[in-house]
Amino acid sequence: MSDDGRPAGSGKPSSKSSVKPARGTTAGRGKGPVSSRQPTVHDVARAAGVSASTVSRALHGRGYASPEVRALVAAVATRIGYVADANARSLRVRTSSTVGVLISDLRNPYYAVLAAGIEAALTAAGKHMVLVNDDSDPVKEATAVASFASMRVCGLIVTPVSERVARAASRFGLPIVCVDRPAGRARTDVVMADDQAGGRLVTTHLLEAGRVPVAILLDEQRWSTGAGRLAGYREALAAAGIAADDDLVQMTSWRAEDAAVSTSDLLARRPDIRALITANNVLAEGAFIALRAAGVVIGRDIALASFDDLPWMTMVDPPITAISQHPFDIGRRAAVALLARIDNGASTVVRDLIEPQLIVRASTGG
Amino acid sequence: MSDDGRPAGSGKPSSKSSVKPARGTTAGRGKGPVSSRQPTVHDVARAAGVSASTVSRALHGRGYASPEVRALVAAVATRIGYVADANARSLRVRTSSTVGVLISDLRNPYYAVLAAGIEAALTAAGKHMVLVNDDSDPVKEATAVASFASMRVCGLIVTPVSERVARAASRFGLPIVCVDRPAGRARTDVVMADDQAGGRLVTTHLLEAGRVPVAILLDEQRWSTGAGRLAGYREALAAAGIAADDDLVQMTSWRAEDAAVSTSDLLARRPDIRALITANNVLAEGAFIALRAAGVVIGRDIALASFDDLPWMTMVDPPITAISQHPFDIGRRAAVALLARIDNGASTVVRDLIEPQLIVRASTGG
DNA sequence: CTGTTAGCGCATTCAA
DNA sequence: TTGAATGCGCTAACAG
Repeated sequence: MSDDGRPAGSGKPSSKSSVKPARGTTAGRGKGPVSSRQPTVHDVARAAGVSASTVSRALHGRGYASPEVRALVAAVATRIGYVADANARSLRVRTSSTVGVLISDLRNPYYAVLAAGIEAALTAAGKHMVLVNDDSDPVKEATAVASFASMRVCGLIVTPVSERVARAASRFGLPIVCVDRPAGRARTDVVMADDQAGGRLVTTHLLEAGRVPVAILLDEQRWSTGAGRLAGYREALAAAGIAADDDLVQMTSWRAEDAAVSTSDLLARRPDIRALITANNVLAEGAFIALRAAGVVIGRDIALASFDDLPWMTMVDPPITAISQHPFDIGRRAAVALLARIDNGASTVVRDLIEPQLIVRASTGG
Repeated sequence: MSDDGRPAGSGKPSSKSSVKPARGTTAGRGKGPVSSRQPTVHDVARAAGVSASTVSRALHGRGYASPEVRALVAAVATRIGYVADANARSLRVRTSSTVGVLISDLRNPYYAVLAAGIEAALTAAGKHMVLVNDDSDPVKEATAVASFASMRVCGLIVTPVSERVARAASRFGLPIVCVDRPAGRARTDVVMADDQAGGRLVTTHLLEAGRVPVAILLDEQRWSTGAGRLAGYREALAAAGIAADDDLVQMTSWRAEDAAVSTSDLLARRPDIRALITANNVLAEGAFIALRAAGVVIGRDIALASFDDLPWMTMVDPPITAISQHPFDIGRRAAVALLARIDNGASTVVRDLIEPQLIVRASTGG
């Protein structure tokens, strides 16, 4: 029942009075309900009949303050709506409660879930996440790091695109943890999926199912996770005594459309392939579409398996075998690692490899 | 952080304050790679042989500064790695470059893309996005708003769960724009999809295809978009001269698993339905799975259409008819609206309804 | 055009 | 236990 009555299909100015200044508590006289200036410690101090420093101690109780004064100040503070200015506090204490998070592409569900994991852990620890999308652009990445430095964030969590982020971070004295992939050869904390293990896992699975030759579709081999996944793939082949064939390693871009085209190319070049591994969920979309368009029956003619497990992979026909990376957990642990580094100061470099999980479905089962 | 290891909590007087002005200011050959303290305007001033305020003017050129001095200061600043402290600046200028963004669920692709749109517009305008997930929890929402107030953000973009966010925001004097849905009856700027139009659009489409009766699956009718979509659905029925039947309105939760169960319930209760509308992408997942599990042939026995257009909807069999909400665009425009309100100050209340788009696919075509 | 002075709001010395 | 000073780093007033 549209309890709205009138959903105001077009702009319908409601003439209802906007002045509704919270029924005056007790003696609350004028007390401008809006604008003017936010109350400060001095306002609280005046209203409570104490000094500003006492207010500070009473609220963020570091120093001494008598219980009764403490209670009084707290009461007054909430009454007049005092909220401490985090900027001023940061300035004074040289401590920030915000961390800078740099993500490749928030529109990609994998990264979105990663960010959600980071946010959850950060918020739980009383920190805040400043999120910037860098579109895998080194320039945007550098700009963002400078912004973070300017904000005096207490740390950085980054899906690195350039090795230089690590240098920039240390130049600014910012703790940094890389997530999803390392920053080139830079020695920072990193928490990521064990891509090589994942590559081994899925390749071995395909080999054991007799799906030979098996091809792999990658969007990059340089900065991101492609190299590890490819290494695992090759390792599994070697372990099975199969010679590596670079013709089976198909490169493409990060876009699904390009992945589809590349898949078609691969298919035309190597009609003999019996299995295809895609390095992430976007590539899987393209490959799935291209295979179907080519009239190939997935699961029978060609097995398909992909990194990144997403809901749709269980919904298509056939359901797609996937290597689950647990992105939420990766994000969470990255945040925890950063918090530990912030608190404990420097310790040894953390390298947290999350074990991927192979979920076998019909796309490789039949 | 971790500069000294000791936050000077104990009585360690900083003896290098003015006596020892950092190492080799002029030469700067050392190029301190780490720690100590970030350079300040005074460091730049000393190195450039000018005063602090001149540095300030030269960099954030508000007042006058001669071209040569300006160039010199800029050069020195970059040489010694100076980056202005945004906290101090905010404190002084009473201006912030961060906006608080409150999102229901970053793991939901719809919200993720929404956030991506917000971020894009914000970053383009030189602002930064502090992102908090509230899981549709009013308590978390209130906490987050308090945090934002403490950070002195310059504005708020919110997918509201409680009407009180609007009051809280105005109490703190924070410009706020609601996105994806209004905050109850609060009169704030809001940019959202035209849910009612979407409901009309899809329902009319189904009716014209002769799919009667048509049911609708909703996760809520109160705070979110459900009411509008339901209203559009009813409007289309009325326009076609069909009596509303509340038995065809199936409520469920926001979880896909629950949506599946609810769909099964609906199917058992009303085996006569010929069409089902799901109010969002998550519900579509559940319904799709439940329908298939029930042995129903989608597109033949029952038409299925969903709000939110996602890639997987083109990949399943049959592809699913969808109402595209253009979430990236919604986010972008919400950010633009906020920026306008921040700059222009108060004007009239904006109500930006983005026109949804019906994308007909086989799930309702056959 | 530039330097000096004076705070923004807060937490922390030191005295009392 | 509390209050009076003292800056954190920066910029907007004023001189000069």
